[in-house]
Amino acid sequence: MKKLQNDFFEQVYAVVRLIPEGRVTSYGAIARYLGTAKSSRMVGYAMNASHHALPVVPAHRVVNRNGLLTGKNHFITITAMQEALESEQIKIVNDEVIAFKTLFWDPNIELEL
DNA sequence: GTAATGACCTTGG
DNA sequence: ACCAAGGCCATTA
Repeated sequence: MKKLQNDFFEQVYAVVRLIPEGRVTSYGAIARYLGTAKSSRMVGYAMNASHHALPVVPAHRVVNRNGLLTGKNHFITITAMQEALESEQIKIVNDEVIAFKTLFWDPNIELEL
């Protein structure tokens, strides 16, 4: 343990923490930005470990490609994610981000290497 | 040690 | 356009 995945996790956390307030992104976008486009699943796993990660990672701003709050179940409470997003003026209906396409924040585009 | 699962995405039919 | 399968890699059983 304590290997490269730690760095990978840190990179994921770093990108997630860079997400502007009121914006959302997808696992694939982050994965692609890190160069691990095919390991998008690991990004989600990283999020799972983000709970004990410091500083606090705004995992609620990370949703799947569908804009669906797939990881709400993994939060402290299933409503925590939605409330957190709503707290940032992001409307959530049926566990889905409204205007997700508009609020979508792609590190590959916004950060643009 | 092997097998199955998972906060997903891309490609093929 | 919709449905099915594959891939990727770490964690858990």
